[in-house]
Amino acid sequence: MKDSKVAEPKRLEDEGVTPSASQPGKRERTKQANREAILLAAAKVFAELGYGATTVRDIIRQTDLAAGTFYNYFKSKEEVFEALSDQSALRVRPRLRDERVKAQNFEGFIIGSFRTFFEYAESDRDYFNVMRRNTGALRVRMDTPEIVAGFDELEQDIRDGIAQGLLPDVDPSYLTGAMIGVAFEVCDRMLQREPIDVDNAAKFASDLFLGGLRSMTGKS
Amino acid sequence: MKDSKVAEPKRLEDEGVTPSASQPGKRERTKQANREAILLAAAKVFAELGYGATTVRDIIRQTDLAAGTFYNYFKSKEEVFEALSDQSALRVRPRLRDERVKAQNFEGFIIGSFRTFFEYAESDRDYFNVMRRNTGALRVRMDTPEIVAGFDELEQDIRDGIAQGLLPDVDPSYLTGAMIGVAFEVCDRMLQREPIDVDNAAKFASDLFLGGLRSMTGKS
Amino acid sequence: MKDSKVAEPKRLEDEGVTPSASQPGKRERTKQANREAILLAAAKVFAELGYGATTVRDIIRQTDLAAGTFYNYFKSKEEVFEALSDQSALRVRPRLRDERVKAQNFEGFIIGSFRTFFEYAESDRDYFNVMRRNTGALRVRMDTPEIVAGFDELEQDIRDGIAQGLLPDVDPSYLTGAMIGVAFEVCDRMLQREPIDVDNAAKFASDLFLGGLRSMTGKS
Amino acid sequence: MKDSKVAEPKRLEDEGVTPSASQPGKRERTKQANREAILLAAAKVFAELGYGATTVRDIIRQTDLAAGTFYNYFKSKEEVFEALSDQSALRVRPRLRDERVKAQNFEGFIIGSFRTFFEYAESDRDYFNVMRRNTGALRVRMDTPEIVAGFDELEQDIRDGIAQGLLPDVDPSYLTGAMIGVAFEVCDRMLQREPIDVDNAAKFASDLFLGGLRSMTGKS
DNA sequence: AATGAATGAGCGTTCATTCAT
DNA sequence: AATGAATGAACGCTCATTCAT
Repeated sequence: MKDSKVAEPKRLEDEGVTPSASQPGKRERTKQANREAILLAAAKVFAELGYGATTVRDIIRQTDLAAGTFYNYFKSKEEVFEALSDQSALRVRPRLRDERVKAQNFEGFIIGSFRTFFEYAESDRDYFNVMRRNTGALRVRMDTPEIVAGFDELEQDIRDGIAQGLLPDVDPSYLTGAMIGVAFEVCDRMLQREPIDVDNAAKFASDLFLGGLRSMTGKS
Repeated sequence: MKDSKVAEPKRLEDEGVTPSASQPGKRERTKQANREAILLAAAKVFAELGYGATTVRDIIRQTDLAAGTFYNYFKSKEEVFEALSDQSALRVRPRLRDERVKAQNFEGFIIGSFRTFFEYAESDRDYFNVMRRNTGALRVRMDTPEIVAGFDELEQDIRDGIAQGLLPDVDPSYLTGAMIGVAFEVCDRMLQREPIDVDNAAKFASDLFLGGLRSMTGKS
Repeated sequence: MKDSKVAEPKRLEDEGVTPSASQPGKRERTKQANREAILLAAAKVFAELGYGATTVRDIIRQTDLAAGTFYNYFKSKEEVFEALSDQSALRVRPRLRDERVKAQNFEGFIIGSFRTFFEYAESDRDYFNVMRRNTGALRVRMDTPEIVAGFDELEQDIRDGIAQGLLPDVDPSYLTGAMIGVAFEVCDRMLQREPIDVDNAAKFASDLFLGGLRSMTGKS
Repeated sequence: MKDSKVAEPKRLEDEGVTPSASQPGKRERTKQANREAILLAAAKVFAELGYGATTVRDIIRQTDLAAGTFYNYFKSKEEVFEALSDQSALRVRPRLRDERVKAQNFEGFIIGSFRTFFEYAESDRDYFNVMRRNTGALRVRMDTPEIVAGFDELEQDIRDGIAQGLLPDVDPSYLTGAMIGVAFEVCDRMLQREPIDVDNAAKFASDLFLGGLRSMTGKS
């Protein structure tokens, strides 16, 4: 029997967070706290199992709530995912937007975009991992969650940049894809290092996009 | 309120091949043909629903085989996925390897890699889509299926290239990530166009990596 | 293949009274008013979904009360049903009783009974429909709610009538059944017409019971 | 606490039929036998709890089958109900139809209808009870299950009879209702007696409809 | 009193998997 | 080999009911 297995360590049984039995009692838990607990648990499980394989019960198992309680907060895993997605994307999108708008030249555009994205990912790692592992699978399945809207927005800004002569006249769709691909992959690797060096990763991506490998000789 | 929904157009019903209700699926089949049929069905379903959301039943529903027959060929969806993954990676990996080995300089390395990958993706689109949509989710979950092995191999070659002075002295892990990210994303966009222009996409990726945006002014 | 479906138009959503979202249902209510509201809602839902398929939540959803409030008034849907049943039967039973007691002959007995029942049904249609649609299902399930007590009372009066020579010497149980069956079915049809003609329906039933079809030639 | 309870002896736990462990083994059970077992169990439970209150699990609990097996035979309780309804009504409807068609006069029409119905009910008591207890509740909910179609057919025949002068010129809808009401109620009482006397019940109903109470003096 | 969030049992249904044919 | 019915675990979800507020 081959050892190479697609792990999928079926259902995470609650080895869970059970947040310390010393707390006052379930009833005092505020609704807000429950909502947060569910979102947190969901982020964990989506990152671990992937959106498609995650079940609502996986999510609640990661909390200390009862099965039915989930439905006081969300109608389905889709809805938690969206909430997660929105709450998170809502935090980056404006920042990225600002960065691009205030860019004076294309160097600024590229550098600002990567740096902002990497800083965000570092600050919200849980959610970045959700996106990292699920955007591919989800792109086909979702109408326009915030994250995809963010991609479209990037592409539009690129088109505008090209039209205004700010960016060179390259294929805007390919450039968008390239930025997204590099951002996710480099970011993923960045987050696995210790210590995490956002500057370094951002510099790598920016240098690559601006001058290509030919321009990169030193330790970037 | 957003009206974006996570579609998840549950279960593809068999619009399938169901060969003729009069002979109840009894037609002469070779073992090899059955195996192929399952793999083909699986590729379709994995691409459509994502690996995580796919069930064994989804796969057999796409064939004209009976439920039990699946288990004569594979133990689980994981195993089909691996087989799919292996059979496919086995087709690209050697080609990519050859390309890199015969590269005289780093321009050749980059150009050859992208072009080969894009050509392959175009020729085996079904499977490319499986990977495209599932690698993110799977990377965490798989021990070392062929595809990941391919990534490692690329990274090793990059390290070698740097050691030999063939490639500039950049972060090899980041560069690997960047190539993978760009390859997948650009490829995805390339395949959505009509007609598909492999040359154009490969040129875009290569130019970007070699000289960066600063060097790209014309329609690449 | 038949395309007849068992509709069961699951759960009536509150198109209800929901008094004004700004004051969250806090409006001044007397205990009596709440009780009435629940009974009214229950009658509506029992008639719509049937007793068996109705849930406590269906009932409270039809009111502007909170879930827990229900239990300040009733222990279960059974109890509401009984209360409904009692309150209603309490309104007809004495009338029917009076009618029968004061009957001088069996023509009076029959005519008076049907007319009184039809008049009542017309005046309390909501509840009539509850009974109409649920007595069959309930007869087996209830110990002696008022409605069944009413049936027994009728049978007893019939027995007495026969004993006294007021009624012909027929099978009293069958006669009771026949009266009940005709009363419900004719009444149901009567209520679906526009305008509702109680006289006509009562005349039909009485004529049938008194002289049979042979005696009925004109438009009854 | 009142003793008058709406019994609803929650869920019949399998005191069941478990058809003798001596039989060869589950696998040899033919599909037909399973289908019959489900239909039989369903008839029992529908009669006991009422259609609305019955759950699919109540039905399978009455069999020795596993939960999932139900769905190899029926999609829902609606479907079992229809199958039950159809299989049963299909047995009476033609008989009733024949009886009416061959009626020479209205005495024959009435006598033949009641007798045939009562004979059928006696021969298929399980299903009669299902109908008896559920038609009221179901009439509103179903499009046209066989049973309701039977009612319509009766009404049409009555209309035809009136048009042809075979039946007196009475309200056809009321007459239909009256026949149905009497048939169900008298039949119900008939089946509770020991011994069951179909002739007697049929004579009662026929005499009532033909000549009314005035004509009924002897022990009918 | 009235509220409505929390609970966990139980529902309808689908699933992976087995195994007699 | 191939079949597909049977199984029972597990899923998504709703329910009756409780109880702190």
